[in-house]
Amino acid sequence: MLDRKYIVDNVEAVKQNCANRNISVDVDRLVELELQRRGKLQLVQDLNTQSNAESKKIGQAKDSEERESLKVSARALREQKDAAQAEHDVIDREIKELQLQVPNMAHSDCPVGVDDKSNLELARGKHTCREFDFAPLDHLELGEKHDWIDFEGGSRTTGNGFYFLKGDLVMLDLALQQFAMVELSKRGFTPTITPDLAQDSVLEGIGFMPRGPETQIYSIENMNLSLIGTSEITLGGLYSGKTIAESELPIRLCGISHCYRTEAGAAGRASRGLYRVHQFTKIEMFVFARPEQSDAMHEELRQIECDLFDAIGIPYRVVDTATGDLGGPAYRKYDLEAWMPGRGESGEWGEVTSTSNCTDYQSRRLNIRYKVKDKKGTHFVHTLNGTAFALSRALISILENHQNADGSVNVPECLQLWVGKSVIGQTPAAESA
RNA sequence: GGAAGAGUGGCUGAGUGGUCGAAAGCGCCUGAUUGCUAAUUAGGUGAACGAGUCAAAUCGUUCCGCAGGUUCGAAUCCUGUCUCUUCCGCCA
Repeated sequence: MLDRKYIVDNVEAVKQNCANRNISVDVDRLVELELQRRGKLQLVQDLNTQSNAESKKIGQAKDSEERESLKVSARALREQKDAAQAEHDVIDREIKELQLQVPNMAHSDCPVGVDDKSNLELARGKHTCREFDFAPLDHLELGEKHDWIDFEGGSRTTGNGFYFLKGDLVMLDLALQQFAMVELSKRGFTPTITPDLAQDSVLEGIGFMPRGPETQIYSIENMNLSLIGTSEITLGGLYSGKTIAESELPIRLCGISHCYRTEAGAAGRASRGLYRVHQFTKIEMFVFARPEQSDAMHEELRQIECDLFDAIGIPYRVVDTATGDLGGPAYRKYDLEAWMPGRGESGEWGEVTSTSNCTDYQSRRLNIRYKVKDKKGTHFVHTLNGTAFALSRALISILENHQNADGSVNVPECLQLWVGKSVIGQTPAAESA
């Protein structure tokens, strides 16, 4: 959420930003209400001052007659105060509602455009898209062939969109997790296993709407808990309400959790197989930084994502997300899109990671501050997040890019230690050869 | 899951209706002093919001887990809720 003072002082910029992001919010109304509210607040405080002073006199009153007469006037003052406070609160609630709709400001370098058509390709990975001398299978066909992925069993036990992973694909999944955690801890990230559930207030702080009609979130009946859609939620929530010493920043965390998404309304061939599922595992990077660090931190996260996908030999492109395609909390967002040969007619780019700089948008809601030693006051930290591996999609990219004509799949060298094999899905004869 | 107890400032901890933003100690900061890797001593030391200022100073409001309530007035009484501790039960 943006600071009200900032909105009032930068009305035109905020309005332009809303337009760029294709979000309509009545900013003028918000500003008008906020100015009204400030006046009311002053009134409330004045009345409270008087009311407090009157109450104090009662304690020092000489006799009960004086006491009684003071009580009457003090009660009247309090009632006036309560009335003014109630008016203030009505205005405040309306402002808050509007304020929550205002998206974060966008980075000045963000491509401007109302949707993803304006996204800008910034770079390509180290590996080029492979030319196949056979007809490549998609990950579902490969998964069925080797009994690696069982959607039928998933829907029988749980429901449509759930799946079982089996056999060597599980080993590959775990290897990716292990590899990412090792790489990230080398780079100063603290490995973190988070809860898979979080309180609704934390979800809201991060920018998710847990209970609305179009929610992406599964929630628990009769409790204020929901299944998390990403460990960004729990990692951000970990510091909610805290004031961090400046010297501790930046704080780099890498979380592993299951992620749950209802995916209401998403369907179609582009969502086939593991691409869009209700549950997957994700390794997520999360950083708390000082404001002046956050741009550089964002580049660092992007570079790590590139390094990880370079390491597993996947061709990808880096996309700078256009204003209209940014989520509400993001100031700037980069996506890595991996080449998926089995996607669409003859291969397509598919989003595998996403890294956002949310500046102080989340920390303001979650009340996460930092303090500079020996200086008065506190400031909001900047928060950033980035995907290391979303396992389901990383698996798609490996299966489809590293498949062989016989349906076996080469294991990237950096993962072989944990998989225990250099090729998976070979016939027993080939394996012993 | 059952029972009992507790949640106060950076930390320990006092405070059961009015001068409490809150004793005391520790820590930290500033100064003094003794020439010795420290002791002694004086003073200072929370945050948010609003007003004010070039910036300060200053003033006001709020904050004693959280949310409500009672009252002229609440850290203190009442209700709900969360968390922690101990004991019991259950259990991978």
